[in-house]
Amino acid sequence: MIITMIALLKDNIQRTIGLPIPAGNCTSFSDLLFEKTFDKKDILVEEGQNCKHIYFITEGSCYSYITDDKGDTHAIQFALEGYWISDLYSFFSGKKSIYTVEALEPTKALVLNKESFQKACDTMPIFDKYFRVLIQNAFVALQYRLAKTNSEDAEHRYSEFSKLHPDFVQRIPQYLIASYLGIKPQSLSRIRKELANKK
Amino acid sequence: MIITMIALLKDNIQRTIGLPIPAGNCTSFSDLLFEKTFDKKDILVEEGQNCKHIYFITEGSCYSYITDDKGDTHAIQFALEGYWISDLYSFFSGKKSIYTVEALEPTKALVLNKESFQKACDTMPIFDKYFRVLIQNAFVALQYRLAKTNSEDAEHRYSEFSKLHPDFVQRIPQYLIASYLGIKPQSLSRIRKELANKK
DNA sequence: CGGTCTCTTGACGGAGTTCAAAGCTAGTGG
DNA sequence: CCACTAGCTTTGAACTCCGTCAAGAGACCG
Repeated sequence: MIITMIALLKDNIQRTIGLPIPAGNCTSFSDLLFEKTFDKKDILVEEGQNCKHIYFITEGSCYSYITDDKGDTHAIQFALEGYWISDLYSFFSGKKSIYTVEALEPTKALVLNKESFQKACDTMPIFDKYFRVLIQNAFVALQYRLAKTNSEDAEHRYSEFSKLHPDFVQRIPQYLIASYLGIKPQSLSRIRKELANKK
Repeated sequence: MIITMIALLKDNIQRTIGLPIPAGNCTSFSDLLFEKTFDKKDILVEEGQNCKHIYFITEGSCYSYITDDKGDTHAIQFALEGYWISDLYSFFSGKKSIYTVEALEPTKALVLNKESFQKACDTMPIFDKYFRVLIQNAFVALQYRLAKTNSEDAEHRYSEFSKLHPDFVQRIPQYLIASYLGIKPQSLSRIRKELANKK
């Protein structure tokens, strides 16, 4: 089982950095990573705890959210198969998590702890590069998302989101997509109705 | 002149990664970087062009913005002395810039082009690490900023901003701070009035 | 000074929220 | 296999925060 999961990760590495993985690097993964299974609603990262792992989703889906003073939650990131998810703030800084990561479906993930992450970066230059590119891409995408949040209305943001992530729209409940877009479920419902009428 | 500018960068590197710079690494910087001076309103990065440089501000200040369909601009990032600024989307991907970077004051910057950036990363492990940490921190901060944008009203966002960046509030025009926070100058003016009354 | 850019203030309008209720759907247990 | 429940989505009506339009005050620079 874990073999096919690692194959998915390797495939992801190759496509991300655009280079085949040298043969020598292949074996070491199974020593550094372990496999974990979650039920729907299981918590992968808990707010207030130190987050010591990052998760590569191989089956199912998860999302991260922040909880505000009123107790309301706000979706930050979704992760389907082939995505990494965690609280990188806590993971990198060693401070308490400010986000929660929760499974949306029965989920399988490859888990990498801090030490293994460090070791993977130190011993496999390809992995080091892979992770750097991932963060760079994530930063660039996030900056763009924020730019759009500040410059476009909810209808445009949803249109762009559903064009960019049709798979998310299919699998993720609408009230979470609303939260991700910074609006209420009622508003998204009306927006969808509006868009359906236009066509 | 460039000596003291590089000293500022070195100081920044040390504080970022929390390690002193090995003596051997010090000399190579002057070969890779060059100094450039900008007047107020000069353009460092132009939307639609390929962005081939990143800028380390040593004097003055700059900001980046995006221009929407209506021609309105939206501030993305501010950079005072000791900050890097550029269009990293364009710089990393090689595609046309989607942001503009403009000087807010007479500004001096150290300029690093793509080749020199690559060379700096390849030959100076300390610089490689420095830049990785910078991007990680930037990602984490941006994710938090977006979370706050989606969960708090304009008044709270401005309060937090002015607490976190009192230097920005002092030196950057109010209408740009409003834009950065995703609101109109008129609204920020009213918010400031409101906050002043509360005290 | 005179012009342009920035900030403030007022009145009105609109996108999205809140509150409430009803319909829908999927999962659970009898 | 159907019935029941809990959670999700939809819809309506009133409200609120922020945007828009407009005008004036203040600041900065040639």
